[in-house]
Amino acid sequence: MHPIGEAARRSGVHVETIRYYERTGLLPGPARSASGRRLYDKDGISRLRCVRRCRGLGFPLSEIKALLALSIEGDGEIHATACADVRAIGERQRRQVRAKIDDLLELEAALGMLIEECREARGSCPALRQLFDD
Amino acid sequence: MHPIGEAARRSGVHVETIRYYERTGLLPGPARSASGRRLYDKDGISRLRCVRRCRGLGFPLSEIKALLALSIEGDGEIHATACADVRAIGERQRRQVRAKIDDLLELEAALGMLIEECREARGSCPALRQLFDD
DNA sequence: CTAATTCCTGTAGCGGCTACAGGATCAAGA
DNA sequence: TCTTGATCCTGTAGCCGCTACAGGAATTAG
Repeated sequence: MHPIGEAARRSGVHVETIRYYERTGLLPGPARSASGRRLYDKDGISRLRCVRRCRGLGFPLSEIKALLALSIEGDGEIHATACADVRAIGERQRRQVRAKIDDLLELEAALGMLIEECREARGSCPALRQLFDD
Repeated sequence: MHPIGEAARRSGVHVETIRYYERTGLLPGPARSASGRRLYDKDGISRLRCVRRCRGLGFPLSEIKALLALSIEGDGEIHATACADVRAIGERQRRQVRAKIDDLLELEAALGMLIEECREARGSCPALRQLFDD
């Protein structure tokens, strides 16, 4: 059983973030010591690492909550129950990432044009003019 | 001189957002009617449109503030003063957009792998296992 | 003159943290 | 044993860029 600081070190999730996850109901409150300090077991730390990986993949906390709900823990192991559901969440996430990429690509192109015009400019700044003109 | 609702309609910036911009100091407070209602002139509405375009290009409000500061208004016209500065801000923004795109592309690939493994799976969900395994 | 609309200020919420303040408790060294 | 410093606790407020109220005042249309 590890205190929160060590759980943070082992999982890579900041102490304040762990407490935040607990506060918002993403994670169950762990066991407590006699004096009220949080104590994490192996599974608790695994769950933290899982959340961290999911965050790294861009999942919002609400989706991660759903993912965690699809898992069942027993004798120190964590199993998936409904693989199709997991995949569906992953695919939704991927679609959203793709949409954001497309948005940003357009944006990059628009910025590029703005800058390019600006580079070739003589006289007053065309970029600003373009931003301002009606 | 137009009230805020019409300024919103003409600029495409929501009423509450206009007030928010003013509150945070992004925009100067406009003239007021005798009863205290905001009144926007042509330049005020141009500025709103400019902010909207910049937001559309992903500029954070802080950068937009800098961009607005680079402009000088006189007799209903708005001119750039330092084109190089404008371009620098634009280029910084483009770099950040590019960095985000690269991040998201990696992310998309990682998600794709996760989903692909999941699709070929037999037995317990490999995606969830991968997310959980130490 | 009334009723609907618009406007005002002020405050709180979203997501996902981060950063305190102010106190309790614990572990290691002298 | 005492002390020091690290760690922990709760609670609150801040970040960004809005959005959504509440509760009231003013304007406008019929």
